[in-house]
Amino acid sequence: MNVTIKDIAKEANVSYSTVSKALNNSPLVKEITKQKILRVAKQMGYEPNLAAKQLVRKKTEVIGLLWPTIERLVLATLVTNISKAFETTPYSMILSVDEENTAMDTFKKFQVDGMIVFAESSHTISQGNIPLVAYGVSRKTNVNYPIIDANHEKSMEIAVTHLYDFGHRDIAYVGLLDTEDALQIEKVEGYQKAMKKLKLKTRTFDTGGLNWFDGYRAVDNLLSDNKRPTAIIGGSYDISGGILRALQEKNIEIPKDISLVSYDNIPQMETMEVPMTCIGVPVDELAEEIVDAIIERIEVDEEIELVKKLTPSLTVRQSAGPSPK
Amino acid sequence: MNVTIKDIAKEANVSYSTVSKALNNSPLVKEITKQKILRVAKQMGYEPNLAAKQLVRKKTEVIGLLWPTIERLVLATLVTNISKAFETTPYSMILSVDEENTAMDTFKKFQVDGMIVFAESSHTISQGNIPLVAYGVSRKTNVNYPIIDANHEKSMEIAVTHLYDFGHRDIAYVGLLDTEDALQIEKVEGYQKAMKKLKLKTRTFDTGGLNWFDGYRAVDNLLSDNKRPTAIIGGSYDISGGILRALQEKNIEIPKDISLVSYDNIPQMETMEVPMTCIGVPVDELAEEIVDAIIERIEVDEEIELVKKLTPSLTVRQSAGPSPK
DNA sequence: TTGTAGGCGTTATCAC
DNA sequence: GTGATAACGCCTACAA
Repeated sequence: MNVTIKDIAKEANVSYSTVSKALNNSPLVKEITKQKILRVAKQMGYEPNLAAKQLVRKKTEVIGLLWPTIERLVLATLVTNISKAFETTPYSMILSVDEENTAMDTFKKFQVDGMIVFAESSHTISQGNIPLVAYGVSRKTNVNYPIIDANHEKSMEIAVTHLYDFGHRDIAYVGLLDTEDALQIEKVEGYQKAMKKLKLKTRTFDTGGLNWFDGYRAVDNLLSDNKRPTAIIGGSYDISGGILRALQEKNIEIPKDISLVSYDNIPQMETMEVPMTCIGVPVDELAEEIVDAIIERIEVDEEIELVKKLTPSLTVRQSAGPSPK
Repeated sequence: MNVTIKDIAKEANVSYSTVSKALNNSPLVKEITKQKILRVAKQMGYEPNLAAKQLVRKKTEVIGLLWPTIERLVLATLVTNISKAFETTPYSMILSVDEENTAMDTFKKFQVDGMIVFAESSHTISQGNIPLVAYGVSRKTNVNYPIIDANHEKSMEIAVTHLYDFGHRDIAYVGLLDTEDALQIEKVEGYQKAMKKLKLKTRTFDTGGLNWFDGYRAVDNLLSDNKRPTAIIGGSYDISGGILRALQEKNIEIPKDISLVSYDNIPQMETMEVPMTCIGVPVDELAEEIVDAIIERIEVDEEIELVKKLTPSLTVRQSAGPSPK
């Protein structure tokens, strides 16, 4: 049997409502009694009973994160960061890897106060008026929940400019081109727009996929072109990893021979074969924003802005440098 | 406000304790009233309040799965399968991707009835007498919780024999050799033992890692050897994927020129470039065993066997066939 | 400043 | 068979 506030009350010679107040840091209890109660509670190893609290409070302080597709490292990193971001809040997070409707049922059963989903899966979701926040590309217009997005156009502009300032004029983009995936499309288009602004000729190489090997293989095409670009923007962490490896194997030095900037701003970029200069919303920041958004959605009554485009930032490392020649 | 059993009682003209009984399928209530109550409940959209139930039952029927390192696909598949396996039980699963102690705190807060952890992380866990089941290599002896393991030695024996029966005599093992990782070690040793039994000479190639690329690269060494093996056993899903790709690129046909059998028995093996013959405990079976184990641990009083070695099975596909020559 | 009492939605133990 | 009623552990008016 666990220790309850009644046990503490007995031990501390107060009523259990006083204990309750003290434990909730109410100002209605004298500092000295509060201290005493807190001490006794800790000493007895008191752990509050969530169920009981929930029953009266009508709130669980639990957020459900729906994550049906465990795959890419970047997403995994984001999930981990979101989880971490919750630690500084009163909320806890539970994670479901189930198919959407199953997950929803679980979350309903747990009576979560809110949910986080990824935009791709959000349209199928019949949110039984549970507060919801989505992360991903915000193209749908008929939604009534906030979407946290990143400004991909801005990302590419920053990346291109960074390379431009290093003297690069021949900057290629290597990523997944032939796709319906809104995120990928936004990235290429952002690249093209940025290049146009600087009056540079675009060169894109299709990886045909998002895996490490797709980047690895794309380098062959890129090098068999008559003129080798002086800089490459890789479309994602995995792709850039493949590009980097392929270049290394061909004894092309980074950044001496070719500069490389990757999309995705995650800590793992630091520990790549060559520490990678990268662009994107830092994953910890992203996580923070998502967590803030759902909590705000839950706690604030007034409508909050529905689409929030986060500003990316450039993390400079060693993979990009002055243009050769 | 949600509908409660009292609302149902009023609507159905019975007392709420009768409703409770009917909802719990108690034999103490007449069939006809039960039907009526059930109908009314559904019609009113009744959803039981977990917190209230928990409060009196002292059981949450929730299992926590601790999964601190989101990375390899095989593990992700296992987690997904475990999650699915719980669907047929009264239990729900919550997943934590936090660092161990943080996760433990969360689980304690939720008052989970039991926990599942992976063996590597289990030693740091101070299980506050919460029932626990670990999955992984069972080398530690001083544990007091069940460990679900797979018989890796048996796996390798089956794989080698399968190839032997196809006429192969020169069978190489490609995997991570130079490591402290018990699982990897058991696999190579199993291979060596099986080869010895058949009086075949062993050939091992170290991948130096567990990633796709490590397998890809290992093929170079393997082929630069003067005599090419007629069959390869790949140490894991990722490694075998790399091996397969590398062989394809060298126009070596599978299984005509070289046979390939992979460790890890997950459905994804089916959809590889060449459908992969593989060996290991099928992941759905594994998940089932883990789920059964934790539930048994929770519900059964008597001590259950501490280490359970699961029997692997061979899934025959197209990547392995008769030996050339 | 502290204590009393009622209630949150269920289950379970009794009477009827 | 069915219906009161007392828990479960906690919060929160309201009373003292």
